[in-house]
Amino acid sequence: MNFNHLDGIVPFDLVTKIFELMEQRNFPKNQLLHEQGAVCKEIFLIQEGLARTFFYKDGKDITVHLASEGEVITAVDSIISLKKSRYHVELLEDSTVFSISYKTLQELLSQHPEYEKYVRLVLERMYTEGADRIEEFLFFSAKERYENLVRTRPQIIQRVNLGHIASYLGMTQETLSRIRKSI
Amino acid sequence: MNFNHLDGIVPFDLVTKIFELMEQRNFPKNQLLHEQGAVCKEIFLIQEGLARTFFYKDGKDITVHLASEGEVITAVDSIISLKKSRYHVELLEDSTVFSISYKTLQELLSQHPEYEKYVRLVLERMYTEGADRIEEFLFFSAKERYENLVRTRPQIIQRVNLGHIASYLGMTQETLSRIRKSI
DNA sequence: GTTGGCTTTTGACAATTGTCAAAAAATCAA
DNA sequence: TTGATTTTTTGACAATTGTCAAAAGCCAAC
Repeated sequence: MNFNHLDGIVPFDLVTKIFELMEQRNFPKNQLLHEQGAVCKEIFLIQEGLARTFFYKDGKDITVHLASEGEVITAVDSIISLKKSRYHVELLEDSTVFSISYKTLQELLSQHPEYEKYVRLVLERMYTEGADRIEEFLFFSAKERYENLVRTRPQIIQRVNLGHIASYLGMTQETLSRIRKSI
Repeated sequence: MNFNHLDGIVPFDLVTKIFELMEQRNFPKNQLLHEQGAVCKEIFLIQEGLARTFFYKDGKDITVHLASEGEVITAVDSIISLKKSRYHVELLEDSTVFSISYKTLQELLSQHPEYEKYVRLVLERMYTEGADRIEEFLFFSAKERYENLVRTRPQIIQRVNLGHIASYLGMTQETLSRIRKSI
Protein backbone atom coordinates (compact mmCIF):
# COMPACT_ATOMS: atom_id res chain seq x y z
CA MET A 1 0.00 0.00 0.00
CA ASN A 2 1.19 3.47 -0.85
CA PHE A 3 0.35 6.27 1.54
CA ASN A 4 1.02 9.40 -0.45
CA HIS A 5 0.85 11.63 2.55
CA LEU A 6 3.43 9.70 4.50
CA ASP A 7 5.77 8.13 2.00
CA GLY A 8 9.30 9.37 1.94
CA ILE A 9 8.71 11.41 5.05
CA VAL A 10 7.67 9.25 7.92
CA PRO A 11 10.04 6.55 9.20
CA PHE A 12 8.84 2.99 9.24
CA ASP A 13 8.65 2.63 13.00
CA LEU A 14 6.25 5.54 13.25
CA VAL A 15 4.11 4.21 10.44
CA THR A 16 3.99 0.93 12.33
CA LYS A 17 3.08 2.60 15.62
CA ILE A 18 0.34 4.63 14.03
CA PHE A 19 -1.06 1.56 12.33
CA GLU A 20 -1.14 -0.29 15.63
CA LEU A 21 -3.38 2.46 16.97
CA MET A 22 -5.64 2.49 13.94
CA GLU A 23 -8.76 0.58 13.43
CA GLN A 24 -9.40 -1.01 10.06
CA ARG A 25 -13.00 -1.06 8.90
CA ASN A 26 -15.04 -1.75 5.81
CA PHE A 27 -17.92 0.44 4.75
CA PRO A 28 -20.30 0.40 1.81
CA LYS A 29 -20.59 3.09 -0.82
CA ASN A 30 -22.49 6.18 0.36
CA GLN A 31 -21.63 5.57 4.01
CA LEU A 32 -21.04 8.80 5.91
CA LEU A 33 -17.82 8.70 7.92
CA HIS A 34 -18.71 11.99 9.53
CA GLU A 35 -21.79 14.19 9.58
CA GLN A 36 -22.20 17.91 9.34
CA GLY A 37 -23.00 19.60 12.64
CA ALA A 38 -20.95 17.15 14.69
CA VAL A 39 -17.47 17.73 16.02
CA CYS A 40 -15.14 15.53 13.99
CA LYS A 41 -12.86 13.41 16.12
CA GLU A 42 -11.32 11.01 13.63
CA ILE A 43 -8.86 11.07 10.80
CA PHE A 44 -9.36 8.50 8.04
CA LEU A 45 -6.74 6.93 5.85
CA ILE A 46 -8.16 5.32 2.75
CA GLN A 47 -6.72 1.88 2.12
CA GLU A 48 -9.08 0.92 -0.65
CA GLY A 49 -11.81 3.05 -2.11
CA LEU A 50 -12.68 6.69 -2.43
CA ALA A 51 -14.10 9.43 -0.21
CA ARG A 52 -15.07 13.08 -0.36
CA THR A 53 -15.92 15.92 1.99
CA PHE A 54 -18.87 18.00 0.87
CA PHE A 55 -21.60 20.27 2.01
CA TYR A 56 -24.68 22.11 0.93
CA LYS A 57 -24.55 25.72 -0.16
CA ASP A 58 -27.94 27.13 -1.17
CA GLY A 59 -29.22 23.60 -1.58
CA LYS A 60 -26.37 22.66 -3.93
CA ASP A 61 -24.05 19.83 -3.03
CA ILE A 62 -20.44 21.02 -3.22
CA THR A 63 -17.44 18.72 -2.99
CA VAL A 64 -14.56 20.28 -1.07
CA HIS A 65 -12.04 17.45 -1.02
CA LEU A 66 -11.46 14.10 -2.68
CA ALA A 67 -9.27 11.32 -1.33
CA SER A 68 -8.37 7.97 -2.83
CA GLU A 69 -6.06 5.14 -1.82
CA GLY A 70 -3.23 6.24 0.41
CA GLU A 71 -4.73 9.63 1.13
CA VAL A 72 -6.04 11.13 4.33
CA ILE A 73 -9.47 12.63 4.79
CA THR A 74 -11.28 14.28 7.68
CA ALA A 75 -13.36 17.37 8.44
CA VAL A 76 -10.52 19.88 8.52
CA ASP A 77 -12.80 22.66 9.71
CA SER A 78 -13.52 20.75 12.92
CA ILE A 79 -10.84 18.23 13.84
CA ILE A 80 -8.34 20.84 15.01
CA SER A 81 -10.63 23.58 16.24
CA LEU A 82 -13.17 21.19 17.80
CA LYS A 83 -15.89 23.39 16.35
CA LYS A 84 -18.98 21.84 14.79
CA SER A 85 -18.19 20.87 11.25
CA ARG A 86 -19.80 22.30 8.14
CA TYR A 87 -18.89 19.15 6.23
CA HIS A 88 -20.03 15.65 5.60
CA VAL A 89 -17.43 12.99 4.86
CA GLU A 90 -18.83 10.36 2.52
CA LEU A 91 -17.57 7.25 0.78
CA LEU A 92 -18.03 7.17 -2.97
CA GLU A 93 -17.19 3.46 -3.28
CA ASP A 94 -17.22 0.42 -1.04
CA SER A 95 -14.08 1.13 0.95
CA THR A 96 -11.59 -0.09 3.50
CA VAL A 97 -10.40 2.69 5.77
CA PHE A 98 -8.11 3.02 8.74
CA SER A 99 -9.22 5.45 11.38
CA ILE A 100 -7.50 7.08 14.32
CA SER A 101 -8.90 9.67 16.66
CA TYR A 102 -7.11 12.98 16.80
CA LYS A 103 -6.91 12.52 20.54
CA THR A 104 -5.13 9.19 20.21
CA LEU A 105 -2.72 10.74 17.75
CA GLN A 106 -2.00 13.57 20.14
CA GLU A 107 -1.41 11.13 22.99
CA LEU A 108 1.04 9.23 20.80
CA LEU A 109 2.85 12.47 20.13
CA SER A 110 2.93 13.39 23.83
CA GLN A 111 4.48 10.04 24.62
CA HIS A 112 6.82 10.14 21.65
CA PRO A 113 7.63 13.78 20.94
CA GLU A 114 10.39 12.59 18.64
CA TYR A 115 7.58 11.98 16.14
CA GLU A 116 6.35 15.56 16.18
CA LYS A 117 8.84 16.38 13.50
CA TYR A 118 7.23 13.97 11.05
CA VAL A 119 3.76 15.24 11.69
CA ARG A 120 5.14 18.69 11.02
CA LEU A 121 6.62 17.53 7.73
CA VAL A 122 3.32 15.95 6.70
CA LEU A 123 1.51 19.17 7.56
CA GLU A 124 4.03 21.21 5.60
CA ARG A 125 3.29 19.06 2.60
CA MET A 126 -0.45 19.36 3.08
CA TYR A 127 -0.13 23.11 3.44
CA THR A 128 1.85 23.32 0.20
CA GLU A 129 -0.75 21.25 -1.60
CA GLY A 130 -3.43 23.59 -0.34
CA ALA A 131 -1.45 26.59 -1.58
CA ASP A 132 -1.26 24.95 -5.02
CA ARG A 133 -5.01 24.50 -5.08
CA ILE A 134 -5.52 28.19 -4.30
CA GLU A 135 -3.25 29.01 -7.22
CA GLU A 136 -5.46 26.89 -9.45
CA PHE A 137 -8.28 29.33 -8.85
CA LEU A 138 -6.14 32.42 -9.16
CA PHE A 139 -4.48 31.52 -12.43
CA PHE A 140 -6.58 29.06 -14.34
CA SER A 141 -9.87 29.05 -16.22
CA ALA A 142 -12.47 26.34 -15.71
CA LYS A 143 -11.09 24.44 -18.70
CA GLU A 144 -7.50 24.67 -17.48
CA ARG A 145 -8.49 23.51 -14.01
CA TYR A 146 -10.11 20.44 -15.50
CA GLU A 147 -7.09 19.71 -17.68
CA ASN A 148 -4.81 20.05 -14.68
CA LEU A 149 -6.90 17.58 -12.73
CA VAL A 150 -6.88 15.09 -15.60
CA ARG A 151 -3.11 15.37 -15.67
CA THR A 152 -2.45 15.17 -11.95
CA ARG A 153 -5.17 12.81 -10.73
CA PRO A 154 -6.47 10.79 -13.68
CA GLN A 155 -7.88 8.08 -11.44
CA ILE A 156 -10.28 10.62 -9.92
CA ILE A 157 -11.74 11.42 -13.32
CA GLN A 158 -12.53 7.79 -13.94
CA ARG A 159 -14.12 7.06 -10.62
CA VAL A 160 -15.99 10.17 -9.49
CA ASN A 161 -19.17 11.36 -11.11
CA LEU A 162 -19.22 14.52 -13.12
CA GLY A 163 -21.26 16.57 -10.68
CA HIS A 164 -18.81 16.01 -7.86
CA ILE A 165 -15.79 16.75 -10.01
CA ALA A 166 -17.43 19.92 -11.30
CA SER A 167 -18.16 21.32 -7.84
CA TYR A 168 -14.68 20.30 -6.66
CA LEU A 169 -13.26 22.40 -9.50
CA GLY A 170 -15.57 25.31 -8.75
CA MET A 171 -17.90 25.09 -11.74
CA THR A 172 -21.31 23.65 -12.63
CA GLN A 173 -21.86 20.20 -13.99
CA GLU A 174 -23.15 21.60 -17.29
CA THR A 175 -20.02 23.66 -17.77
CA LEU A 176 -17.80 20.67 -17.11
CA SER A 177 -19.81 18.52 -19.48
CA ARG A 178 -19.29 21.11 -22.24
CA ILE A 179 -15.60 21.52 -21.45
CA ARG A 180 -15.14 17.80 -21.71
CA LYS A 181 -16.84 17.69 -25.06
CA SER A 182 -14.69 20.51 -26.39
CA ILE A 183 -11.38 18.81 -25.67
CA MET B 1 3.12 43.67 19.07
CA ASN B 2 0.55 41.11 18.10
CA PHE B 3 1.70 38.12 16.10
CA ASN B 4 -1.49 36.58 14.78
CA HIS B 5 0.18 33.41 13.72
CA LEU B 6 1.66 32.72 17.11
CA ASP B 7 -0.63 34.26 19.68
CA GLY B 8 -2.42 31.92 21.99
CA ILE B 9 -0.44 28.98 20.68
CA VAL B 10 3.23 29.47 21.24
CA PRO B 11 4.57 29.82 24.79
CA PHE B 12 6.48 32.91 25.71
CA ASP B 13 9.86 31.25 26.11
CA LEU B 14 9.73 29.95 22.54
CA VAL B 15 8.68 33.32 21.21
CA THR B 16 11.64 34.77 23.04
CA LYS B 17 14.05 32.15 21.69
CA ILE B 18 12.86 32.66 18.15
CA PHE B 19 13.17 36.39 18.45
CA GLU B 20 16.72 36.04 19.68
CA LEU B 21 17.52 34.24 16.46
CA MET B 22 15.76 36.75 14.27
CA GLU B 23 17.22 39.74 12.64
CA GLN B 24 15.26 42.95 12.62
CA ARG B 25 15.58 45.09 9.53
CA ASN B 26 13.97 48.09 7.89
CA PHE B 27 13.23 48.23 4.20
CA PRO B 28 11.60 50.80 1.94
CA LYS B 29 8.40 50.32 0.01
CA ASN B 30 8.80 48.20 -3.14
CA GLN B 31 11.80 46.37 -1.73
CA LEU B 32 11.90 42.72 -2.78
CA LEU B 33 12.48 40.40 0.17
CA HIS B 34 12.80 37.46 -2.19
CA GLU B 35 13.05 37.09 -5.96
CA GLN B 36 11.45 34.64 -8.32
CA GLY B 37 13.81 31.96 -9.58
CA ALA B 38 15.83 31.83 -6.36
CA VAL B 39 15.46 29.26 -3.62
CA CYS B 40 13.83 31.00 -0.69
CA LYS B 41 15.70 30.49 2.56
CA GLU B 42 14.03 32.95 4.90
CA ILE B 43 10.76 33.42 6.68
CA PHE B 44 9.66 36.98 7.37
CA LEU B 45 7.54 38.22 10.20
CA ILE B 46 6.10 41.67 9.59
CA GLN B 47 6.46 43.93 12.58
CA GLU B 48 5.35 47.10 10.86
CA GLY B 49 4.21 47.39 7.27
CA LEU B 50 2.76 45.25 4.56
CA ALA B 51 4.03 42.63 2.13
CA ARG B 52 2.75 40.42 -0.67
CA THR B 53 3.87 37.43 -2.68
CA PHE B 54 3.11 37.70 -6.36
CA PHE B 55 4.13 36.55 -9.78
CA TYR B 56 3.56 37.03 -13.45
CA LYS B 57 1.12 34.90 -15.38
CA ASP B 58 0.89 35.79 -19.08
CA GLY B 59 2.41 39.15 -18.28
CA LYS B 60 -0.18 39.91 -15.61
CA ASP B 61 0.93 40.55 -12.05
CA ILE B 62 -0.99 38.28 -9.68
CA THR B 63 -0.93 38.63 -5.91
CA VAL B 64 -0.97 35.28 -4.15
CA HIS B 65 -0.68 36.29 -0.54
CA LEU B 66 -0.90 39.40 1.59
CA ALA B 67 0.59 39.85 5.06
CA SER B 68 0.39 42.74 7.46
CA GLU B 69 1.56 43.36 11.03
CA GLY B 70 2.01 40.17 13.02
CA GLU B 71 1.76 37.91 10.01
CA VAL B 72 4.31 35.65 8.41
CA ILE B 73 5.28 35.71 4.76
CA THR B 74 7.69 33.70 2.63
CA ALA B 75 7.79 31.86 -0.69
CA VAL B 76 5.82 28.79 0.36
CA ASP B 77 6.50 27.04 -2.94
CA SER B 78 10.23 27.03 -2.23
CA ILE B 79 11.08 27.31 1.46
CA ILE B 80 10.13 23.74 2.26
CA SER B 81 10.85 22.00 -1.02
CA LEU B 82 14.04 23.98 -1.71
CA LYS B 83 12.89 24.26 -5.31
CA LYS B 84 13.30 27.50 -7.20
CA SER B 85 10.42 29.78 -6.36
CA ARG B 86 7.81 31.05 -8.78
CA TYR B 87 7.14 34.02 -6.50
CA HIS B 88 8.48 37.40 -5.64
CA VAL B 89 8.00 38.68 -2.10
CA GLU B 90 7.61 42.44 -2.09
CA LEU B 91 6.98 45.15 0.47
CA LEU B 92 4.01 47.41 -0.22
CA GLU B 93 4.96 49.96 2.45
CA ASP B 94 8.10 51.02 4.25
CA SER B 95 8.38 48.15 6.71
CA THR B 96 10.14 46.68 9.67
CA VAL B 97 10.48 42.92 9.41
CA PHE B 98 12.04 40.16 11.43
CA SER B 99 13.67 37.40 9.44
CA ILE B 100 14.89 33.94 10.28
CA SER B 101 16.29 31.35 7.92
CA TYR B 102 14.41 28.10 7.67
CA LYS B 103 17.68 26.35 8.44
CA THR B 104 18.13 28.24 11.69
CA LEU B 105 14.58 27.43 12.66
CA GLN B 106 15.18 23.75 11.96
CA GLU B 107 18.35 23.83 14.04
CA LEU B 108 16.43 25.36 16.89
CA LEU B 109 13.89 22.58 16.61
CA SER B 110 16.60 19.91 16.54
CA GLN B 111 18.07 21.31 19.71
CA HIS B 112 14.69 21.86 21.34
CA PRO B 113 12.34 19.23 20.00
CA GLU B 114 9.89 20.19 22.73
CA TYR B 115 9.06 23.13 20.47
CA GLU B 116 8.06 20.97 17.52
CA LYS B 117 4.58 20.77 18.93
CA TYR B 118 4.09 24.52 18.64
CA VAL B 119 5.33 24.67 15.10
CA ARG B 120 2.86 21.91 14.34
CA LEU B 121 0.05 23.92 15.90
CA VAL B 122 1.00 26.98 13.88
CA LEU B 123 1.05 24.88 10.72
CA GLU B 124 -2.33 23.40 11.55
CA ARG B 125 -3.70 26.88 11.81
CA MET B 126 -2.10 27.94 8.56
CA TYR B 127 -3.47 24.84 6.85
CA THR B 128 -6.97 25.60 8.11
CA GLU B 129 -6.71 29.18 6.87
CA GLY B 130 -5.67 27.84 3.47
CA ALA B 131 -8.65 25.50 3.42
CA ASP B 132 -10.93 28.45 4.13
CA ARG B 133 -9.46 30.37 1.23
CA ILE B 134 -10.13 27.42 -1.10
CA GLU B 135 -13.74 27.46 0.09
CA GLU B 136 -13.95 31.11 -0.85
CA PHE B 137 -13.45 30.15 -4.46
CA LEU B 138 -15.75 27.16 -4.34
CA PHE B 139 -18.71 28.89 -2.77
CA PHE B 140 -18.55 32.58 -3.41
CA SER B 141 -18.96 34.93 -6.34
CA ALA B 142 -16.49 37.74 -7.02
CA LYS B 143 -18.72 40.16 -5.12
CA GLU B 144 -19.06 37.86 -2.13
CA ARG B 145 -15.32 37.27 -2.00
CA TYR B 146 -14.75 41.00 -1.86
CA GLU B 147 -17.35 41.47 0.85
CA ASN B 148 -15.78 38.68 2.88
CA LEU B 149 -12.38 40.33 2.62
CA VAL B 150 -13.78 43.68 3.70
CA ARG B 151 -15.29 41.96 6.71
CA THR B 152 -12.31 39.84 7.72
CA ARG B 153 -9.36 42.06 6.81
CA PRO B 154 -10.56 45.65 6.51
CA GLN B 155 -7.08 47.04 7.01
CA ILE B 156 -5.98 45.36 3.78
CA ILE B 157 -8.65 47.17 1.79
CA GLN B 158 -7.41 50.53 3.03
CA ARG B 159 -3.75 49.94 2.40
CA VAL B 160 -3.41 47.80 -0.73
CA ASN B 161 -4.13 49.10 -4.19
CA LEU B 162 -7.10 47.85 -6.13
CA GLY B 163 -5.18 45.86 -8.70
CA HIS B 164 -3.43 43.78 -6.08
CA ILE B 165 -6.61 43.13 -4.14
CA ALA B 166 -8.41 42.14 -7.34
CA SER B 167 -5.83 39.58 -8.38
CA TYR B 168 -5.65 38.27 -4.82
CA LEU B 169 -9.39 37.65 -5.02
CA GLY B 170 -9.12 36.05 -8.45
CA MET B 171 -10.71 38.77 -10.57
CA THR B 172 -9.68 41.72 -12.71
CA GLN B 173 -9.21 45.22 -11.44
CA GLU B 174 -12.10 46.48 -13.58
CA THR B 175 -14.46 43.92 -12.10
CA LEU B 176 -13.47 44.87 -8.58
CA SER B 177 -13.89 48.55 -9.34
CA ARG B 178 -17.43 47.86 -10.54
CA ILE B 179 -18.24 45.63 -7.60
CA ARG B 180 -17.10 48.32 -5.24
CA LYS B 181 -19.27 50.90 -6.93
CA SER B 182 -22.31 48.61 -6.74
CA ILE B 183 -22.17 48.14 -2.98
C1' DG C 1 -35.71 -7.55 -22.00
C1' DT C 2 -38.09 -3.84 -19.36
C1' DT C 3 -38.45 -0.53 -15.68
C1' DG C 4 -36.94 3.02 -12.81
C1' DG C 5 -33.39 5.74 -10.93
C1' DC C 6 -29.35 8.13 -11.53
C1' DT C 7 -25.97 10.55 -14.47
C1' DT C 8 -24.71 13.11 -18.40
C1' DT C 9 -25.67 15.91 -22.31
C1' DT C 10 -27.97 19.46 -24.85
C1' DG C 11 -30.45 23.80 -25.92
C1' DA C 12 -31.88 28.43 -25.17
C1' DC C 13 -30.97 32.11 -22.71
C1' DA C 14 -29.14 35.08 -18.70
C1' DA C 15 -25.70 36.72 -15.66
C1' DT C 16 -21.10 37.32 -14.54
C1' DT C 17 -16.68 38.43 -15.52
C1' DG C 18 -12.99 39.67 -18.82
C1' DT C 19 -10.76 42.67 -22.50
C1' DC C 20 -9.21 46.76 -24.45
C1' DA C 21 -8.99 51.58 -24.72
C1' DA C 22 -9.56 55.87 -22.83
C1' DA C 23 -10.84 59.26 -19.35
C1' DA C 24 -10.79 60.79 -14.66
C1' DA C 25 -8.87 60.96 -10.19
C1' DA C 26 -5.32 60.58 -6.93
C1' DT C 27 -0.53 60.73 -5.66
C1' DC C 28 4.07 62.22 -5.67
C1' DA C 29 8.14 64.68 -6.60
C1' DA C 30 10.36 68.77 -8.41
C1' DT D 1 1.79 74.52 -7.63
C1' DT D 2 2.53 71.96 -11.44
C1' DG D 3 3.55 68.28 -14.31
C1' DA D 4 4.38 63.46 -14.41
C1' DT D 5 3.18 59.06 -12.86
C1' DT D 6 0.26 55.82 -10.99
C1' DT D 7 -4.20 54.24 -9.77
C1' DT D 8 -9.02 53.94 -10.42
C1' DT D 9 -13.11 54.36 -13.10
C1' DT D 10 -15.90 54.05 -17.18
C1' DG D 11 -17.71 52.47 -21.70
C1' DA D 12 -18.46 49.25 -25.32
C1' DC D 13 -18.22 44.84 -26.31
C1' DA D 14 -16.74 39.75 -26.01
C1' DA D 15 -16.06 35.49 -23.70
C1' DT D 16 -16.98 32.55 -20.05
C1' DT D 17 -19.81 30.45 -17.02
C1' DG D 18 -24.40 29.77 -14.88
C1' DT D 19 -29.51 28.60 -14.90
C1' DC D 20 -33.38 26.01 -15.97
C1' DA D 21 -35.70 22.52 -18.37
C1' DA D 22 -35.74 18.62 -21.03
C1' DA D 23 -33.78 14.77 -23.51
C1' DA D 24 -30.59 11.04 -23.85
C1' DG D 25 -27.70 7.60 -21.96
C1' DC D 26 -26.42 4.21 -18.58
C1' DC D 27 -26.96 0.60 -15.31
C1' DA D 28 -28.74 -2.39 -11.99
C1' DA D 29 -32.87 -4.90 -10.20
C1' DC D 30 -36.66 -7.16 -11.39
